[in-house]
Amino acid sequence: MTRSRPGPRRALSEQQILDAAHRLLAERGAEGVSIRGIAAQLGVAPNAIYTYFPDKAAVLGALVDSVLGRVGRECFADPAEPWRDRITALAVALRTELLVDAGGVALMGGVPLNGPNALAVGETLLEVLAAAGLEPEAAARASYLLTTYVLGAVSLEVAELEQPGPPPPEGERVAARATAFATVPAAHYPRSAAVAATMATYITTEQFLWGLDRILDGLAQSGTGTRTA
Amino acid sequence: MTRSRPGPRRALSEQQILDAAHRLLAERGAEGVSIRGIAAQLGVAPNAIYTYFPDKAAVLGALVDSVLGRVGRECFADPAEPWRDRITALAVALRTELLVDAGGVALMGGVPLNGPNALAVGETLLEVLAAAGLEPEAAARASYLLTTYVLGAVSLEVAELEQPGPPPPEGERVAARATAFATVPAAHYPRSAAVAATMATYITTEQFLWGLDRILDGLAQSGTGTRTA
DNA sequence: TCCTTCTCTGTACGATGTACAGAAACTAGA
DNA sequence: TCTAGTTTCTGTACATCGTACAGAGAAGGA
Repeated sequence: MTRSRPGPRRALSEQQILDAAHRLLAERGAEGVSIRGIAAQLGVAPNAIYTYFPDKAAVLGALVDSVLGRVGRECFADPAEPWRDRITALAVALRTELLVDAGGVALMGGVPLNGPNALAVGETLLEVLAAAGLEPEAAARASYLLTTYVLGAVSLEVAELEQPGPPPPEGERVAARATAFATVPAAHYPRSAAVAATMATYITTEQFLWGLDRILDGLAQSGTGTRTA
Repeated sequence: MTRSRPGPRRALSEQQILDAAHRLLAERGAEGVSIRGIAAQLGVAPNAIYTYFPDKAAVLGALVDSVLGRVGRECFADPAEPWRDRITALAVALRTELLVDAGGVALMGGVPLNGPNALAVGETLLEVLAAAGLEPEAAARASYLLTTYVLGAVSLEVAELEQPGPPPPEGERVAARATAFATVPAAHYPRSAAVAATMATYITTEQFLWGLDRILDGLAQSGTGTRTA
């Protein structure tokens, strides 16, 4: 119950700023998210933003965390499902949201995933792993492994679409990668060139799922994990 | 044998520019790598750089690739060794070099890993996987999986050391993470808080190796891979 | 009413990437 | 040897960025 404080009423809110940042991100890509741009969208002087956030890094951090919040809210899968399915659902949702919504930002700014929503997602993950029968230590390590994989996948895909602007749909990305690989000199890199065509198609959700399955295989095999299904 | 061309002799070289960039990276961190900074180090006007590279992204790309070159040169492990050891050596070397040398740059700039040295490393990886008995398709997928993991690990660690400057040694990073985790509110995130102490220590080479082992387990188990050791 | 507190604006500084034009240096051909 | 052509670097300039500083104005508490 915060007492109403003196001074003029706030014309903005943290959420409005994040919404504007999000809009900018969708329209112009990660590079296009600037304090001045956000302020312009809100019809406000650039400095007004600094009333709500201490600096740009804070805005980006909150932006990424708000995206993670959406994932957390949508991914409370049924605890009755097999743990592999629950983890897969969480991982896919994370990748998708980060990729289309905040991928560039998450990495370009070196934004640490410290926010409350990031913690909540981590908590859910630990919960599922514990329910799968992993000891706390193994669960912690597994959670870090899975996080690493998701972030790496996002990071690789983001790094590949160099130009600014909104991220192209998956089909376009695959096509672009195929042509890029077609230029690999076979004389020097015979194996890379040989798998070029197939590799191009692997930069997709399907390859992500394949890798995830291998990781889950490894986790299930690692002793402390459950062995059923 | 390139014929000598007209015009004044070049005062610089691509390598000198990359060396200066590298020096700047080590001293001031990823944010400190600027065209103007590089030019200043070389005692040259900023625009002179544009004679050698079309834009900043090209400089960063070449910088990252040169770091990868060092990895490739140092990591032609003995083909007689077990494939797991060879892959582990390659992955560890990659992570180490990217982390201490070009981690921030590799991600902050969204630099695509397209350069010749990146291709060479990928080629080596495919070679080892083929030697391990994987079919070309499985090898391609496995190579992508491993790359993703390494990049994710680097990306996570880089994101955590927020401040600019040279990356602190691993011990300091672990300590910083321990204190950060100590502030996690146990009421809201019981599991995260419970594993805080141990998780802090996992952001290390050791956790990286643990995850890598799980992945290699999954690969070995996935049918097409070799089953021996 | 006055005083305090808060929010937003105007202005400004330093830094960045890089485009443009021009001067100087060098080679190749006459 | 002279000249024309080519290349390299410099000087200057512009747009953009994050953000620091001071101040105006609105709003509540006394």
